[in-house]
Amino acid sequence: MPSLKLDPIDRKILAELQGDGRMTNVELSRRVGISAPPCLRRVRTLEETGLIKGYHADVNARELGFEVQVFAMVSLKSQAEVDLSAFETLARGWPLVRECHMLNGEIDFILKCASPDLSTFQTFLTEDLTAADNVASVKTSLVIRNAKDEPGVPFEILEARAAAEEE
Amino acid sequence: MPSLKLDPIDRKILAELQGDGRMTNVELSRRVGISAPPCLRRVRTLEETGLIKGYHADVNARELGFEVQVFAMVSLKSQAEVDLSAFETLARGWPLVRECHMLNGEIDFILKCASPDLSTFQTFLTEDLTAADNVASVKTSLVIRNAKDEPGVPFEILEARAAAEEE
DNA sequence: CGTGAAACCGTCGCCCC
DNA sequence: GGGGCGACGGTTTCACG
Repeated sequence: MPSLKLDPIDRKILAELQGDGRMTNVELSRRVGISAPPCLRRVRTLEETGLIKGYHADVNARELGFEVQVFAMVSLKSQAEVDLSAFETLARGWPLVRECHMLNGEIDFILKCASPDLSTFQTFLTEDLTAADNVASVKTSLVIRNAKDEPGVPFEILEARAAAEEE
Repeated sequence: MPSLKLDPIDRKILAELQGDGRMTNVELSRRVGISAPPCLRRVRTLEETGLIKGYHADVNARELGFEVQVFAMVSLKSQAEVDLSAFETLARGWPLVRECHMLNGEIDFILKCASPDLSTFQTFLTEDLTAADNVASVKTSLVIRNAKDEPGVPFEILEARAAAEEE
């Protein structure tokens, strides 16, 4: 239980702001059932403790001209910590790479990439990714379509656990 | 070029709101260099045309008690459209599954999952995912750590393209 | 797209439990 | 400790040029 103290109102605030991060504070306070000032104080605390890391507009990548989404599975030659870190630093510097997660198993990293078109991605793939130091192999898979794309976490499960805990 | 009309100011608005979705409209208008009313009109238009799909608070999953993040690679027995759709409907109904992308290649779907602990995930894995109709095989990889986790798209690339187009 | 005005909201201090 | 009330300043959002 990592959460120092999260009462039902805090969880509701997080769930509401995850669903609509631009909601006004009065609307939020109405939804969670308290008045605006304490609601704002809670939001500030959640931001300061890092439970809320930020707010982002969710843009339509395809409409914006990013037609291609790709997952790249990367295996390295060496898994020594310095080499892992070196690859992560590289990945952070590539704009096409939106996410880079280190995994267990044979695949060392999975990269989620967004690109305007295939040729831009393939230039990146051949000139940057596979050409990088220590990269042993890269397998790529194009995203055909997105069936689900929800940000964040399922608060429903938190609520169920909290309810179960106070029997 | 899917964007009907996106001038540099619209792109700036999108980039700014992707970076901070809770910025006030006056702050946004200041950053993009116009006054507040037209700025708000542009934001509304971007929302109505679906270029902005929504706003979300970015919550700290680990601090919130979701210690486990997993990628699941799913292969189906049948890739007929009805069967693909049926699986997608299933996936949309599982709270632990945050993203479900259909891929090309041998892996039919990749699922990004968030779970409070391993046992919760493994219950889901055995009782729901691998037990589902038409699922041939599931390979899972635990996320050890996140090197990069940026939402949305790299606007830098859009800007570079726009600049290159008007030589 | 900018200006002005009105309504609303974010925010603070204070009082209450 | 946290929640509510009231007030000020800033913001949102009109109508209009």
